[in-house]
Amino acid sequence: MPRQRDESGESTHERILRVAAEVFARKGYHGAGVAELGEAAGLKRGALYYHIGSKEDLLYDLSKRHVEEALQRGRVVVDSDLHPVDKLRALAREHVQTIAARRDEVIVVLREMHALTGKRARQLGKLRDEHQNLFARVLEEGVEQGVFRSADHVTVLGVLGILNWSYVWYDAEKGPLTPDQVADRLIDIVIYGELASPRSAGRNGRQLEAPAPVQR
Amino acid sequence: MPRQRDESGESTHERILRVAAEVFARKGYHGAGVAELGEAAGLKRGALYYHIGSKEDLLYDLSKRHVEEALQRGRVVVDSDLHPVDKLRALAREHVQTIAARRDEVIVVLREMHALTGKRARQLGKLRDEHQNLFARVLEEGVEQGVFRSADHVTVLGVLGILNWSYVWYDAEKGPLTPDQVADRLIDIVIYGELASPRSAGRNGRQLEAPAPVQR
DNA sequence: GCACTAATGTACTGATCGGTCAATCAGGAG
DNA sequence: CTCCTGATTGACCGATCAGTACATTAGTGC
Repeated sequence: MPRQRDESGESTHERILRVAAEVFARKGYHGAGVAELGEAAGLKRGALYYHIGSKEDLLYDLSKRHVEEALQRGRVVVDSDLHPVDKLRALAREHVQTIAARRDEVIVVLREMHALTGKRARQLGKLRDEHQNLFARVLEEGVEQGVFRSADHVTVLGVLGILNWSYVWYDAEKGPLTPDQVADRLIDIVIYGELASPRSAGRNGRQLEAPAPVQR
Repeated sequence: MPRQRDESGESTHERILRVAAEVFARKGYHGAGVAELGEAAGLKRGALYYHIGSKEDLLYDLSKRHVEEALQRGRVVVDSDLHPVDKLRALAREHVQTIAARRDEVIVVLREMHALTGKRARQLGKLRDEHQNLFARVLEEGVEQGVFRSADHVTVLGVLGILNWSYVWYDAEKGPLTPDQVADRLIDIVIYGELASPRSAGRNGRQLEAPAPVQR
């Protein structure tokens, strides 16, 4: 095996996955042709198929690797002994950092997930659920310690949603905010809410107290 | 013009838009062929092209109509004289109701937006921005009246994100929660935060007060 | 030089892509 | 009946689709 890796130490397969993320993010899975994927990697179709099994393999391998790595980083945070508030913040920072640093992959995972079929779709769905459970566990810990109000399904998906949605609008290279600043701002909303202090905001006898905790 | 409309009063063009939303939502814009779109509407390719200009026209018309209608419903809420908290809640309910009732269209608008090209993409982007501004205006009103803490860009997109993300997971026919219940739960997070009362949660001298308001 | 293998390009498959076209059909108006 | 118009069909366009087969190149160990 002569030159499996180029001067930067990246194998052809790794290069293909990297450029495929960019192409899939820009044109969509079905919108990108195999010839286009090869061209982006500097290969003709025939050579490309020497390195990959199929176009769907590309999408699956790319997505699986991304989610597994995010899962691994998230587990380190969840397994730490931080205070629930700090743990939620750390997990959110990790999440937005990933979105900022590997936006192409995030776009593909979140937007083209449904292009996977059969067993592949199920396996990636399981990985995605595991990652979602990281947030559920942090919230549950908080509820047990009397720090958070609720950890029900909708709350977990709400937290995940407010963070995930940043993949649509956050461009780390354009915006003035760092990933950590964005994560902090979003998680502040979730933790403290947008309501100003009842002292200054209450008027007309309006009820501005927080609602009762939600049942799990 | 004999039978432009069938017995239910739906024109062929309207029927095409309706079934196209379902097909695009299931297979994606690039993943669905025009033959498949026609078949879903009970037409051959040739007949389909008698009613539409192009495949992209279909996506554009479908998306434009959806966003314009959502925009119109949202404006009614924003132009009302509700208290900012109630107005935000009403806007959120309207939003989740739309997601629940016309999920196919929402999926297409949010997921296949990027398949539009040129002027079409720009025009729809403008409409989307107008809809986003509804949330910005409600938050700004709240800040002016001392009710909300901030109305900066990230806050607006955070609120929009926590609501929008429900299009990924909320199935009105499966879940036990009504759209209004989901919207209320999500908007409670935004308004009050997930932090339990500082009285019961504070410990070790931990700072559990809300952070300072964010600058616009 | 020789043999081996990783890697690549070229050429091909059958199918489908979005879109167009002329011919035709169905039904109401005169 | 004739004429008109809305609606539909099926054939056809060139291009591209994902995937395969095979010969060729390039580099290594001997």
